[in-house]
Amino acid sequence: MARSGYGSKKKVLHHGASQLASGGLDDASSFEVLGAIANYKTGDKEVRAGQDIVRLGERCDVIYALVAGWAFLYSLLQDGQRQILQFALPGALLGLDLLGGGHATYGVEALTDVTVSILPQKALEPLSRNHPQIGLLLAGLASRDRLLSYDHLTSIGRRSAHERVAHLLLELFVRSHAQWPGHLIEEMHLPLTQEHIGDATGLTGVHVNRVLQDFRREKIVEFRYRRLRIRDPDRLADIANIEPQMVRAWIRHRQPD
Amino acid sequence: MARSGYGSKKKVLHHGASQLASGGLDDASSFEVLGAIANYKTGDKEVRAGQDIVRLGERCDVIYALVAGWAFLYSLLQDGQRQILQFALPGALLGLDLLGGGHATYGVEALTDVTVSILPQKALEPLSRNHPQIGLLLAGLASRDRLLSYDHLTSIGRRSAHERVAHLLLELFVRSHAQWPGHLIEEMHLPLTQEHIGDATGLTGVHVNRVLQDFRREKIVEFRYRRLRIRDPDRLADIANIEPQMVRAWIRHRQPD
DNA sequence: CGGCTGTTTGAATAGACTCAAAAACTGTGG
DNA sequence: CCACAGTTTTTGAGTCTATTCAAACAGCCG
Repeated sequence: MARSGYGSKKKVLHHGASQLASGGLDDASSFEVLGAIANYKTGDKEVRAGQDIVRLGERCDVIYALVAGWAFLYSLLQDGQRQILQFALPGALLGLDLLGGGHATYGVEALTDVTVSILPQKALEPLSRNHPQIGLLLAGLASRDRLLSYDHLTSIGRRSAHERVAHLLLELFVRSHAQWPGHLIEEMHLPLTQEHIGDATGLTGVHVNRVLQDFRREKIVEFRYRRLRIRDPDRLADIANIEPQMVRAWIRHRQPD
Repeated sequence: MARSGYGSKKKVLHHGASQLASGGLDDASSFEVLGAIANYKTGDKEVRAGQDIVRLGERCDVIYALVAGWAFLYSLLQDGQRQILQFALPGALLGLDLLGGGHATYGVEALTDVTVSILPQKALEPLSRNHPQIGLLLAGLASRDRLLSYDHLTSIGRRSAHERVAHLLLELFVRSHAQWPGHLIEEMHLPLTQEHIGDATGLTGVHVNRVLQDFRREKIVEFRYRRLRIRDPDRLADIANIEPQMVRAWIRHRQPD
């Protein structure tokens, strides 16, 4: 699909930046849920980077709340190809929808060493009885995930490789910075390999590499060895063709305004 | 990615067919919600085929319950490309997540003439207070949508054109038959153009056409003018590489077993 | 210093796209 | 029942983006 140039939106990242000022964590309202959950959880669990938190196809009747670290949801095809469905940052609830007889339809792997709280799925009913607002909150969380997923769908389905990669980097950048607002804005730790980026964007690792080289050459982004450095935010947002709407969804779940 | 042959799963469709025997409508548990909603809705609305139910970017503070007809969720890029995010069958709730200041981040268009019930978003709070179980039900609905979306992501991100098209046809076939179990199983009405299929699978209409011709030539599926005829279900399921897990998610929302 | 994981490079290939035009089908109204 | 306008499908040729396969290179850790 031949596109003339990359797009035309300006200053989107600054929209984002101003949003960031309001603080708040990724999946912000999930912390309300987490608070209520505290009494119902049966314990914590540590998982090493690279290990599965939820194994694919495994019977699973608990929900995990990601307390610390990064993880990602993925599905596998029988020929071994992997599709990364979503990246989870602290505050995310994992395994909410392992319906279909309780067997996980997708896996969750720890990207860094992580800590999760364990909540039996059975606890949901009493939990929601005692905290009437929690059902709607959970619905909101799931809806927000759905929205992110729709965004990825659009990206993978209709955008060029360059756009997809830019889009993903920007999303991760914004979401992660919503968590640690204090950190340096130009450079951040991003615990991914190029292969991960490929699996998330529906591209080959090799091709992701070539795209990243283009970005580096054009002094837009430098991504090397788990370190992301955004040198020209506007240009990147331009390429990624972000809607300010979506930036808001990245940052927080419910919009008070 | 060169794949040898198409896959190897057998009889998946029959799994599905046996599931169908249990009856039930698409988004089955949404009917529980719909029941409770009845008292809160402010009216019904008819929308003609091809018209928007929710216009993209429009401020929108109501939820629609799709009572009759087909619709689809879509997003648009500024160059005019469209990505279809999901097909909605009767029983679906539309517009649950128009957060971000209440502006729709995606549009919903009627595929056939449809009827929707209108529920003000404000009504959710009191509704969930009076029906404590409804929050979790909504969360379940949203989770199920998320699951479908993940499935599409995997499809678009990692599968070949043939696989994607087969996958979509099979999904629509199964979901639609879960609604009208009585109907003839080999042939059904599918109110789509090849362009729609393209927009849903991340392909060009032209290329979808060539894929469909292959299927026709191989006597697997015939799709012409809104009529879908599955001539070799096993072969199709084989190509689509369906997991039985997912078939269950297509059919109903909560699995009692 | 290996060994491992991750990145980079090159050349050849292929799957899907573009553009454009023709054909087939549908529904409508005379 | 036919003609017409508007969709939708079909076809062909040429192009291009992203892939494959393979090998070399670089950084990291014990």
